[in-house]
Amino acid sequence: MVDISPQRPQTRIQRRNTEAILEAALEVFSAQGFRGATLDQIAQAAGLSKPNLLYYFPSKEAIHLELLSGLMDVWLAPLRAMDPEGEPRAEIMNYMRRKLEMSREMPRESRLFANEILQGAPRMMEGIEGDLRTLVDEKAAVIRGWAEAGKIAAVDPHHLIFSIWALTQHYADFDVQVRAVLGPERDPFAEAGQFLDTLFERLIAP
Amino acid sequence: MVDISPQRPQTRIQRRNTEAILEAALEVFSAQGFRGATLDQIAQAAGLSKPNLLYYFPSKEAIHLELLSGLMDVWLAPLRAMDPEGEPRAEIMNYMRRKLEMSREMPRESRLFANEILQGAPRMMEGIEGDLRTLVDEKAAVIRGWAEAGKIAAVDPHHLIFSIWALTQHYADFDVQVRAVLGPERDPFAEAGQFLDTLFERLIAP
DNA sequence: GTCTATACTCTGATAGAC
DNA sequence: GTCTATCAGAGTATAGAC
Repeated sequence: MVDISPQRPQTRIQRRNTEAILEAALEVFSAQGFRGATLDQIAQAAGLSKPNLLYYFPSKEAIHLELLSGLMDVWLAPLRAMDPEGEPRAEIMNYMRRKLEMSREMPRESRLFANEILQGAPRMMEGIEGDLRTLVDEKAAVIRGWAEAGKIAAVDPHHLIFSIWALTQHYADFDVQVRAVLGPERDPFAEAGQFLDTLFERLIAP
Repeated sequence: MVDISPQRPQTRIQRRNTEAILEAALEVFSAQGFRGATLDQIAQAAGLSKPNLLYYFPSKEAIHLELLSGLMDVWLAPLRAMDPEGEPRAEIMNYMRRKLEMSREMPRESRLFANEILQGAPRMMEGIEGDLRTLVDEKAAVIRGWAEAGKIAAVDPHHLIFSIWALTQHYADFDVQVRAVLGPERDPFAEAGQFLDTLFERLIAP
């Protein structure tokens, strides 16, 4: 799980309970959405009583917000790590691979995010229009530079980034569908690694 | 909106109200998810009282189910239309374009579907494991044949289909994020048309 | 810090008049 | 067919004992 607020709790027991609540909340919110989740479910998953849960967080909304705000940074880290000085094709391929890795390692976080965006992002619009947009514009400019220098193919940089999001997050967000279609024998993420390597190699080759 | 059950109502007023309820329900369910939606919201959007709404449908679940079951066929129509006798590259490109068209014309239906899958598809697993999987396997076999005949590049047919879903549906499901990042001046779907043409041309070129 | 008990609101669904 | 009134249960949150 994402470590949201390492400096928050004072005592050991507080730290442990806060941690348990956020872990449980991630599990429940990502699977049910904000309104679909109940404090009962979260409390039970965290091994606490409902009032005790509300001793640590003032409201359901506060728990959700804590998860979301902590998630944004983690979510953007791979894109932030894309190095303007690096080798263009390797930087883009590595970004894609890190994103796919995140889908595999943190599918619940991906679904939490997806649930929120799907419903109009009522609780994180500011983050999207702020940090997210700024970072994407900055990296899009870098990618455009690479394209103009002939290092990669001339593709729209914003949509290149969208395509990386769409393709990698699909394997986390639509996991049940992917597995139902492929059947129990196949390994979605391993195959996705191969497939997406091919796809993006062909897309960005100059 | 999708015309779900044209033969259902008897009188004109019944037809009109049933239609209004399904239209309103699509609006609300797609934006809020199943549990997030309330009968009050749907009733208000349909211009009816809550008891009157429940005169036409026995329960909230029944309305949702009616939407979902009608949607599956519409959703699969473009893939079903892919012709094994057609020109391989054109067939795949046209499938992708029809899917993107559906994302633009029916974003609410796309989000209804996405909400359901994200939450584990509790109300449509049978459809996914049945009709959907059967159709995908059938078309994947066709695509595999094309690849083996050298008509298109050798890519995994299942993941090719997933990539079409992921990339086209992304523009409907994550619409608010796409627009927030691109800004108000740009036209996401027009640009996506260009970008995805390029992407899939390069991916499947032999 | 944690629990029991409970207040209060929202929501899905029904009864019954018109 | 449609409405007003209302019920029962779920769900968020608080009070107060320990």
